[in-house]
Amino acid sequence: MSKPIKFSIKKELDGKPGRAGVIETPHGTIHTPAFVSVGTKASVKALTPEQILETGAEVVLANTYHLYLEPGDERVKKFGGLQKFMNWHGPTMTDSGGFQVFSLGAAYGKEISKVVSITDPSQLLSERSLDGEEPRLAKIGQDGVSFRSHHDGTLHYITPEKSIDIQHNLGADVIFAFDECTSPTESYQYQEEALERTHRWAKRSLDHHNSLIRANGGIGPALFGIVQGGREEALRKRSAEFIGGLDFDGFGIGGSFAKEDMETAVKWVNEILPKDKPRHLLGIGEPEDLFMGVENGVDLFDCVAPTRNGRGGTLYTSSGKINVRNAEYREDTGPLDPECGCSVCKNYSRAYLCHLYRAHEMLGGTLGSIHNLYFIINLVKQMRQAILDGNFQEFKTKFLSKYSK
RNA sequence: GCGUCGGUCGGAUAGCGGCUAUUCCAGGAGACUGUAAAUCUCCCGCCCAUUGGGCAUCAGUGGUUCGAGUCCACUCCGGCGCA
Repeated sequence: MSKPIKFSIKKELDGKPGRAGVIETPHGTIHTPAFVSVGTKASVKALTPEQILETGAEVVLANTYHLYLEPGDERVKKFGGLQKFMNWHGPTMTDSGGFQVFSLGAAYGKEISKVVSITDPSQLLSERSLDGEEPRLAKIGQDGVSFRSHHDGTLHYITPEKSIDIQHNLGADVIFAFDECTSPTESYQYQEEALERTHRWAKRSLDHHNSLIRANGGIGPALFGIVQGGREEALRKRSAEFIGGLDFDGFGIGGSFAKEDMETAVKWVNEILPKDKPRHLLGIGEPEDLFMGVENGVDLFDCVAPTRNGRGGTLYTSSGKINVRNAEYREDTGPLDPECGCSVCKNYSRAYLCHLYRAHEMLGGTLGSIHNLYFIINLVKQMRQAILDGNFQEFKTKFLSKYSK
């Protein structure tokens, strides 16, 4: 059975786990470390595939849960798979729906998200048994997770096998095992329970994946297993040992983090995961976090931040994020970021962008997304180049001193 | 001139006797990290303050009432109709 993807390391950082490499997929090459743009419903919101390409993106990640509901994975398969369906010719990935166990479950209707800032220690106590919660749209059972569709209320049961079936139908180059992303507010006991479940699901995902590949004459996508374990060192390490010991093609590092826990978790995990397989830090993408990840041996990132921020007018610049809707930019005829080489910075003024958002013109979201994606993708590319050139630390210091002044 | 309907925070509105005057837009700011997201939150009469507090306010002036944006009278302004 030939490997669906091939990962090779080109250069490593001195004394740190960071590395620059290449992932070859049937639909093209990904130069790592790389930022993966998120196109949940087979669309990077507000952008055409031509515009996605213009941002320098090499790979797009779509979502199992969303595409299963609409238009349906069987239908996508009938259309020739994700790439053909959305007219994106480069590499693709699909997330397993595991994150929706969290975002539609424990995090539903709460102020908890992918990265939380915990200011009150009482927030770390489990909220599991509290009454008066909004009813969750996802409930975790023994065998899988029941989801109530957020748009028509219909009930769906997703098991690891079901998630893998859906992802094989969607036809991405890289798919993920079905996992449970836990909230950092859960107790140790719950984290451990959830982790054991994620491990069982990982094994089932892998077994089912392999049987589908065998049934298909040895051809199929690459499968990444996902490490969980919350903020606990023992659990993170146990998870890295267990998941890293299974025959996955690469690994995802998952979880909802308190900001200060992210770095330690990544370090614990990457010390253990096999060096010769790619590692994907799921859902992370702010500049500071990208430096942290790259330095600590992460090869792939995906994040909604550039596109979500871009649609709202929060735009990245070399001297920090700005909200270009604000009154101070109304008459600012300068470029968004004079140091940025994207088409938006070359052709449009801050005043024009400000106007577009205020006027609720769709073009605002499009231009903002093009710029933000370019900015983040290009930032990671520069990190890669800095690793190859042997000046990663200098680049990091220089960038961050201006960016987070 | 007569009749009639109306004048509510920058605009548009709700409120038709009961204590904090509604909502939308505009305006000001903030948030967003495997997308329930072209979204969401807060502020938006004035003055202090750290939580909070004080004072105003529904065109104007009187009145009825325990209590009035709301009822009555007159005045001013506007729309419409009739002369």
